[in-house]
Amino acid sequence: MAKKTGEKYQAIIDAAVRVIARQGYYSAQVSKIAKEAKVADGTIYLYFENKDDILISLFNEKMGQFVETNRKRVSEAKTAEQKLYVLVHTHLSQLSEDHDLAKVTQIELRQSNQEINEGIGTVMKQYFNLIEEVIMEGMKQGIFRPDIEVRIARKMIFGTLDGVTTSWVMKQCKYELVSHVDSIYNLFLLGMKGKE
Amino acid sequence: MAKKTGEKYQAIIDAAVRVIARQGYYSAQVSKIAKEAKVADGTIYLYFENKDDILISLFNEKMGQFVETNRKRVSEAKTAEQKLYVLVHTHLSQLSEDHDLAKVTQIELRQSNQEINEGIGTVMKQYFNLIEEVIMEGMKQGIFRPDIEVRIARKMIFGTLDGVTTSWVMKQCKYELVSHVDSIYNLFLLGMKGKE
Amino acid sequence: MAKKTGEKYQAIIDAAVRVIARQGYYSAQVSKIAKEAKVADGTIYLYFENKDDILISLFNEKMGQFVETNRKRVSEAKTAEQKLYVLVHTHLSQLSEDHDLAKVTQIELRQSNQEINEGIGTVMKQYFNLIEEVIMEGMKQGIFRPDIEVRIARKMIFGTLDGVTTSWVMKQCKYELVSHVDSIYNLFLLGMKGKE
Amino acid sequence: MAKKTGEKYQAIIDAAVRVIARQGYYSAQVSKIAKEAKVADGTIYLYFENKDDILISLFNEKMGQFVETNRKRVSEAKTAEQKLYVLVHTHLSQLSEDHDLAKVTQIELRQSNQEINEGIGTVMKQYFNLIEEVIMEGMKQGIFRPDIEVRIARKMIFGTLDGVTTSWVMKQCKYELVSHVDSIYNLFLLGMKGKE
DNA sequence: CATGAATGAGGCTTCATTCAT
DNA sequence: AATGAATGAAGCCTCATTCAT
Repeated sequence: MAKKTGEKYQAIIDAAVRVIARQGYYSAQVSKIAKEAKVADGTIYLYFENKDDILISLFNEKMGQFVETNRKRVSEAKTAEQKLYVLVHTHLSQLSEDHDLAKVTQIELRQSNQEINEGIGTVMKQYFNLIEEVIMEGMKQGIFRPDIEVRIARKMIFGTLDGVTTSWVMKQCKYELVSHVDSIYNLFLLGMKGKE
Repeated sequence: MAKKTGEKYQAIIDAAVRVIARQGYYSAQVSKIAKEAKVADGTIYLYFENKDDILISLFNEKMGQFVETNRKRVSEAKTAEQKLYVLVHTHLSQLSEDHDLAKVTQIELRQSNQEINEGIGTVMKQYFNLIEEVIMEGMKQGIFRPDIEVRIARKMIFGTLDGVTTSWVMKQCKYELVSHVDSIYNLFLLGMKGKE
Repeated sequence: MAKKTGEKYQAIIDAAVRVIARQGYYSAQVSKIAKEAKVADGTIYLYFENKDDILISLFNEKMGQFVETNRKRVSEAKTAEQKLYVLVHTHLSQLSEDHDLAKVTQIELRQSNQEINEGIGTVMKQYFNLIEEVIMEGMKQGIFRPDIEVRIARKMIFGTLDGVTTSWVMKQCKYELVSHVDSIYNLFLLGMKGKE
Repeated sequence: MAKKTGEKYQAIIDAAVRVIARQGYYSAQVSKIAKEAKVADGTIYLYFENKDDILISLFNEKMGQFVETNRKRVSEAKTAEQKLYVLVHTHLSQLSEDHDLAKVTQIELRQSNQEINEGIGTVMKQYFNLIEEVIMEGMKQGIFRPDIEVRIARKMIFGTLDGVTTSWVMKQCKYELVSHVDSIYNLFLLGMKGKE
């Protein structure tokens, strides 16, 4: 019923990002998103099942792109070390470039309900897979320790990048997020490489 | 106006934890919490300003205790390495012991609004300070690298512990959370110790 | 959850009758009924599950009373002929006495949806039973023909009384409804008595 | 503006009968009727003023035909008794032959609003006239009692036939409707003929 | 004639909070 | 201090109708 393509589909998603970033998740009424997108309230429902569907679609569209970009850049790097560096850098630089989107994904969408959290699971799993692939490749190449628990290391990497970005957003994006790439990379690299 | 002590104050907070863990944040209406606590709806407002205040108080009471316990245990350890280990262990073991509370703090309260997120900031800062103190102590003792960026390392530590715990809760607390202490500790230790 | 007794319960039902009679089923918004009953919109939902429940309750309360009154009066009559007469008379005189209620039951509630039509089925069955009992008693007493098909005769009786009343309501209740009792009674009596 | 003829005009009416019979009055949106009729939503409005106009037209087309058929068959009978029999038989047999139409006229269209009820008045009056003509002819011929109140007897006849048909539809058209013709006819005949 | 994407008004219901008892 | 009945604001969504193509 809801056709998920077209100019207005994009306009509504982009409007939703702006409205949620500006007013917060709770004040992001459908009518406000419609107004921001310059369509009628009812038009929303030609493109989305319901309000949750807007948010899930928003997340999947934007994060899907985020994951895809990161996967592509990582694949262009050769060694696992380089891949790890690229992954950290791409994660932070992408979010740096769109403050509204960063605010929405780091803060506002976390306030969403169960339905939405389930709806965004698939994309997140893809990202988790990417991170785990890099770790496993490093282990195979003998660059990282053989006793690393892949899932734990992945949670460290994602948890750190996520926490760093959330802090940056909460501090109004005042400093350069990418300036921390090296520090973070070093923590990861040494943690996964290092011998006692 | 709201007196924040007494038997009923505690009863309401504990009821809120149970109701939110069982039914989720969105279904945790004030009337349900009142019923679970065996008080009248209106009684809630003799002890709390409003609904947000219940949630903020809940978080501060429980997390305040969590931070205090961790601070105390950490202070009992001698070296920074030991402190780091104790911190990781205490973080995970405490949350292991109360599934309801873990679910509420890791999942449900993340769905709360801006007000609440601000209200819980103070306690979180205290915890962040504790982590940073351990890091700085390790640097001062020459155990950790001198070029660590303390805030970044702290975000790594907290982000990892937080991510690990959230995963565990989302997997229905099926495995032993504390069994991952060593893996996590090693990642942190090597990351912060190791030389290039 | 919804408590179906009390002063306000009655006030809301009576307000609903007035609002529906005055404005029609489609314009009988919950907010209008609340206003007419001098309660807040939300109060409605302390006494009724939802809007349909108001209408079903209204019908069951009023028609339940209608059926009970008719059953009682009929039981006081001796012969089946007298019972039939009393039934016709009581049916018409009761509806004569409350124009608003007559309009609601004869016209407006017919416009209601499936849910409501199912909800009012039980009371209607009780009324149908009463009519059939009178017919069967007359057959047993040898007053009515032995070859009458009870269900058909009941549909004749109810259909006629219903049609007569509906016409009267649609003509703005301008004439005396009870003045037709004898004509109707004779049609029924002869139809059920007479021999070929 | 709306042209009430043509292939599509009929297609839309027939589609409306099917959709309403299948899905009920409330779920019979204009868009569904358009889809069933294989025309665009907007096309509906080239043939009908508005949604009510579809329903009124449907009723008038179908019931107009129903009345005409009945009038014609009745006119072919000689005595009033025969005419009455034919009327009862034709009423029931016609509705027997189109379950969808029967469901729509007996159940679904009763849920319609005031506008529609007024719109269908003219055809109904014609049918009422037909019934009354039969009664009056019987009286003139001395077959029926001279003291019959024509309008009351007409309401009995119509109310009975209507009630019988409605019951049949609500019982899923499981039994043979025309099998009741004789019973009903006898009730009418004796009621209108019989002497004390 | 025909299309179908777009419109936007309108109502039921929930639930945090109050206040008379 | 405690109660719980009453309040009323606020928002998602549907669907009849229009109009540019």
